[in-house]
Amino acid sequence: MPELPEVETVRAGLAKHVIGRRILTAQSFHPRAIKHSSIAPISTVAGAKITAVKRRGKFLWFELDRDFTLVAHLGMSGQLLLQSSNYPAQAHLRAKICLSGKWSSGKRSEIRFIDQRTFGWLSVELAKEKIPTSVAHIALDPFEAEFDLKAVISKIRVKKSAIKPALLNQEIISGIGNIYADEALWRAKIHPEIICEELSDIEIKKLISCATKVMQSAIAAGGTSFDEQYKNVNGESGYFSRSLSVYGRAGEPCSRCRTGIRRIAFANRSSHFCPRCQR
DNA sequence: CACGGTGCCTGAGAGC
DNA sequence: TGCTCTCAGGCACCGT
Repeated sequence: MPELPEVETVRAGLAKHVIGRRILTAQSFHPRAIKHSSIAPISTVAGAKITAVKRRGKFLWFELDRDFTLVAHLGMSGQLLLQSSNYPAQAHLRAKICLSGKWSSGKRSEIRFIDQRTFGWLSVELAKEKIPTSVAHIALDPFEAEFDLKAVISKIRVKKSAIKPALLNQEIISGIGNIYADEALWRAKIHPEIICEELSDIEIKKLISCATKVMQSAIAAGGTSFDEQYKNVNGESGYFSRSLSVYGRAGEPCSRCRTGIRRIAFANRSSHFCPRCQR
C-alpha cells in the first residue's frame, strides 16, 4: 500500500530515468484511470518534455515544458513501472506513457500505470506556484523544507477527534497512511484512540518526529510491501515490512514489553498497538 | 465548521 | 472442489 516512503521510492526511480526525456505518446485503457477533473485527455501530454518529477505526501507529478503537469496518485494498488516497450502488457495495465530515447537493448522505454483496485489515477492539471490543482489542499509533508512543525502541532492539539485519524488527515500533515500511523503511534507510545486535545505539545511533537523517522527508515529500505501491491519502478518489492513493529503483527509480542499486540477496528480501519506501551 | 460514515474497487484467503 | 463472504485502505463526498 503506497504511503509516502513508497511514493518517494517510485519518484526517485522515475526521476533517474525520465528527466529530460520527451513523451512520444500517452494513452489510457480504463475509464477510471484518468481523473474526472483532468483538464484534458492523457494524450495531451504527447510532445512534452519531462523536466522534473515531484512529490508531496502521496501525490506525485511530472513537471513538463508546458503550462500543465501530469499528476499521478497510486491509491491502494497503483504502480508506475519503467519498462521496455516490447515487454508484454500485464494484467491491470491502465495507462502507458512512451518516452523518447532508447535503452541499451535498442528498445523504447515506457512508464506503465498498473492498478488492480483502480483507486489510483492520472490527471492533466494546471499548476499554481508549481503545485498542481489536486495537490493544492494537501498539507506539506515532513520532508519538505517549509514543513512547519509548530503549525502542525497547533492544528492537532485543538482537535476533538482521536489522534490516529488526525495523523491520517492529509490536510494536516501529508504522506502518512495506516501502516506508518500505527508504527509512529507505537514508537511514540500513544494510544490510537486518545483524543488530540488530551495530548501535550511535547507528545504531539514526539509523535510527528516518530512518524518522520519511521518513514525515513522505510525510504532507506525501499518501502514496505506485503504482497504484489507495491513495487518500485523496476518491479521490485521493498523490504521494510520486516522492520514493522505493530502493523500486521496482531498476537505477536511487543518488542519492548512482550505484551501481545492488539488489533482493533475503528474509523473503518484496523489499528495495531501495544495495550501496555500505548495507554 | 468539524467530524464520522460511506462508496468506489478487485482478488486473496477464509469458511462452509 | 467450489461457492460465498470478508477484508484491505487511498481519497472524495455526504449527512449530521
